[in-house]
Amino acid sequence: MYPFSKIEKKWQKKWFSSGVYEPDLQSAKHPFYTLMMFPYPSAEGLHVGNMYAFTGTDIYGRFKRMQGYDVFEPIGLDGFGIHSENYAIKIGRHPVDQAKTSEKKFYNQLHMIGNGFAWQEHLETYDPEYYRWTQWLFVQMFKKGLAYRKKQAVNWCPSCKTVLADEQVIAGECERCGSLVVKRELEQWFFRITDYAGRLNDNLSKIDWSEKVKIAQRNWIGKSEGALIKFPIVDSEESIEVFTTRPDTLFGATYMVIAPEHPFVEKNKSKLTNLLEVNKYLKEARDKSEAERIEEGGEKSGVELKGVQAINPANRKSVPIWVADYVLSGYGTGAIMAVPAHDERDLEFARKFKLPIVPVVTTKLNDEFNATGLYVGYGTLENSGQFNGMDSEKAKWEITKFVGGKKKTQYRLRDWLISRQRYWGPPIPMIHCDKCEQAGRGERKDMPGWYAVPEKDLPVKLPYVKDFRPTGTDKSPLASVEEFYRARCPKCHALAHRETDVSDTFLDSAWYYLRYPSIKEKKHAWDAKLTKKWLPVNIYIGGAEHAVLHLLYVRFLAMALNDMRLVDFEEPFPKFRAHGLIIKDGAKMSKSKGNVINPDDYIKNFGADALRMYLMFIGPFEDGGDFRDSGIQGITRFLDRVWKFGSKTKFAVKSQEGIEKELHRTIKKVGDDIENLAYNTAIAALMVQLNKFEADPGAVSKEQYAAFIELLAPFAPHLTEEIWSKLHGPKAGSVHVATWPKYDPKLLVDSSVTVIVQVNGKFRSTVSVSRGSGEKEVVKIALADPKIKQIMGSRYAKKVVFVKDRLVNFVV
RNA sequence: GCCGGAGUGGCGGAAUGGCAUACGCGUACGACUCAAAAUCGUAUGAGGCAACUCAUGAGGGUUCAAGUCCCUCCUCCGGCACCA
Repeated sequence: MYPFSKIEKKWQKKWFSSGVYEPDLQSAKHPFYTLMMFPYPSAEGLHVGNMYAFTGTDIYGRFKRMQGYDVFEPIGLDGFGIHSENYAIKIGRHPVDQAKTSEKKFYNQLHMIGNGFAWQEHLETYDPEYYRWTQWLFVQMFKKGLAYRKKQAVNWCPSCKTVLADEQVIAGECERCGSLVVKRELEQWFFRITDYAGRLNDNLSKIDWSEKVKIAQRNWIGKSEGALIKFPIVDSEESIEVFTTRPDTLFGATYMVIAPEHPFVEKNKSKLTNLLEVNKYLKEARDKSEAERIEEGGEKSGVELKGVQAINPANRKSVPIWVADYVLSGYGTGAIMAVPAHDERDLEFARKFKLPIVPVVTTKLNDEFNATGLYVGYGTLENSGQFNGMDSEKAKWEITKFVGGKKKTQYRLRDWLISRQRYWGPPIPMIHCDKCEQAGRGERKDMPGWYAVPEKDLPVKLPYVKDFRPTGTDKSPLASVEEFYRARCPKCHALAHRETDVSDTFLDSAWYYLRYPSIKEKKHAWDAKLTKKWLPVNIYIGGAEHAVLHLLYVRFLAMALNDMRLVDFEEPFPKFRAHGLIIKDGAKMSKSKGNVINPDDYIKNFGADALRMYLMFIGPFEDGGDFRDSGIQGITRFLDRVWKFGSKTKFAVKSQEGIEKELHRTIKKVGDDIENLAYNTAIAALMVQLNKFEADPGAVSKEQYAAFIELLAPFAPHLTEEIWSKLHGPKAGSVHVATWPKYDPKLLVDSSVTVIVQVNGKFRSTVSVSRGSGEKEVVKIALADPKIKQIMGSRYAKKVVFVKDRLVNFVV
């Protein structure tokens, strides 16, 4: 066994002191910014899944560095936030103290895995020098009208005791702790991400991202094209506007449904003849949790607003108005026209409450009826007055025009709720002044009384408070710290009140990539010149679980900053790849299952290089795979053989052509594979190469072995560095800044090729012919092959399929 | 329900429409050893002495040729989920 432990420690030290992985940020000629999503520093330490992701990113970076790029691969910690805070609470330590412990442990481990990190530029989101700028960003968003307060029913996690953004609720459960989320009516800070829904959606087609992440974002943004149509109210000036994607079915709208929260209900209570019944329903709907709604599985409930009627603007017939919670207040106008003949939900509702069903679209094709016999596709209109016989697609806009409606693109995306009633985050840098509010003054007209903390006063430091635990009220623990919340109004200098909520962790991580190159910049969040030089990020890698969390927020913020002319790109990550998940025994690693793999033991027993390579060899990087102890043996054997080959073999003086050709094929294969993040097959190719070397060790030259070591260098950085220094002496410099070997395309092609011979499409034999041989010649050689001769017997080929240099197929 | 992705040896997995099972693990046998471990060598999809036949979730199809393309279905994983 090679002395990996000694070797790895030695080179980690040398790399760190020599700065081999530190690009010259100011004057680099070929900047290449490679980035992996920075981790939450859970105090349990680095998880083998983190290491997997980091290694995959590092290999790519090392490859690019050897290709001559000035690679920048920074690292930091996403240390603020509920995750870290919950852990601190659990073990009974203060988050500030725990952060220090976690940081040390995490960074130690990150040194051990052998990545080419630019350690000088590390950052931690809880560092006041960092969150000062997170707060500054909030202020910019506020000044541009992109941050605002509003009161509405929001997601509340009873266990984390804070509100959550929609993206942080996964199937009704808290993204962090898994508790069932309930609704609370609260006034909170939001970011106007919905203003960017269209761009967030449309830009997806321009960026090179893992397809599944793009699809997830598209689904989440939820673009749909339709129309807004007004339904007048009988004997009233009022009307109710609906959003529909099927205005062609307007003649079939036999009733309307509005959400329980729709203002029309409150406004018209005096007209209702069944007010008691309606009030009862409203109360029930309000008290129902998200979880209960999901549990009901779509069983419809509702109540008619008796005493009011609307008019279908297409046929002027009056239709009843119902209130039902299957219509959501937050989407569209919070009101729908119900067309039970062509919409499943409306049909279910109509059947339950015995409402009329009028089909208005028919089709000759018999293929788009669902199980209930309902026709949901497009076709030809009927029961639609003058539009009868018209095609649905055309009728959509004709009918919209006819009733004075307008085209509308609707998105499902909601605004990003930024406030958190927690301690461990950057305080939202806002001050509220009662006096100014009463006077109708404010920094923004639409938000009287509110002022951003002036830039010179940033950061608003998070105080070290004893009782940091979440309160469970709608206030953060900071709300009871008078020294913190007492402030002067920036405008009138009256005694005012600071905002005491902190911002969402996802705001910290929405801009960290901008800070890395500019970490030494003290006066601005980022340096304009450095940013222009290094951004956008060349390749970004991370988990697909962030498809609609981090990856959506970060794009949104970049677009907003682009609009403010603070950055000159819209998309921070033109190329993103989602890495796979490392599972254990078929299940996701989790502490509760007791199957979490800590890399430390494996590094101790097998070395970081072996663990790195094993992780990469499990399967395609974008798929992940199952971690099993036995697999690491194969890699250990391989690395050991590489080591032995170098120390034992007497190198050939002159390179031999066969081996040279083989090597050039490997150079091409490994390079191509790394470019595609196909690390598992790159490693397989290296193994094949070593097998060939070992088959004839005396024929391998020192240069050939050295080239092989270079190919291996991104995967096993320590071992290759050690071998490299032994091969070339101490003055040779690092293998990691050596030039990636080039292959000679001429050497990739052989003068003779193996051609497959088939009879009736079945493989029967192969023959060797010189490259480029014509059909006649190859057929002659193939027919002379004894095996083919025997199979063909006295038969003759009716047809011959010939593919040059590949195959010949005799059809008899 | 809708939208994705995937089903290949005992296992992880390879395969521009053209030699299925590369590479590795495991297993068996052999060498070395007093012995074991480690290491090295050989074999290893199934059936068959062999020629050969059958095998890429199931069933159809296109093609000289299908793991790969098309249709139907099954299973698993992921995302969204009353979004009008």
